[in-house]
Amino acid sequence: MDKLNPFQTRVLEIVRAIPRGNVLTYGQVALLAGAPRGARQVGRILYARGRTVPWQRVVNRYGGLSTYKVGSGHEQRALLEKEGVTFTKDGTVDLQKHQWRPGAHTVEKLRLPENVVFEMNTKM
DNA sequence: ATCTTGACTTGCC
DNA sequence: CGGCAAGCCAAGA
Repeated sequence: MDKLNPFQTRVLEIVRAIPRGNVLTYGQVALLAGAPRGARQVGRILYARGRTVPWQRVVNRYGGLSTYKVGSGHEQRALLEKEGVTFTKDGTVDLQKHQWRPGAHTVEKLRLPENVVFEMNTKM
């Protein structure tokens, strides 16, 4: 088994906590994992170790699927639609509607930074 | 060690 | 949110 550093473990743990039908952006996962500029790293981690988590629930800042670049865009969209996520005509996810807002219980259980969660929940 | 890449973001048109 | 330049930072060559 290849060893995962704390950040990688944290990222996978957070992605695993995203409920069906919800999504998070790479930047938000990075923020929740404690790395404000780690969005890119999140993408790389999912590319390498994503098989073990619901990787389809992570999209880019605009609700778009960055995975088209590596050929799994179609698959990601199918998986998301299968769990109820709807796409707009421009092929993006409506973040307003599907972005995950972690509840208090999850915040405590995963020890998520409250300030970050607060921003996520107050962002209309 | 240096250079290039890229499942990203933000700032500026 | 379309297009582009500039940050960002770890992995691969």
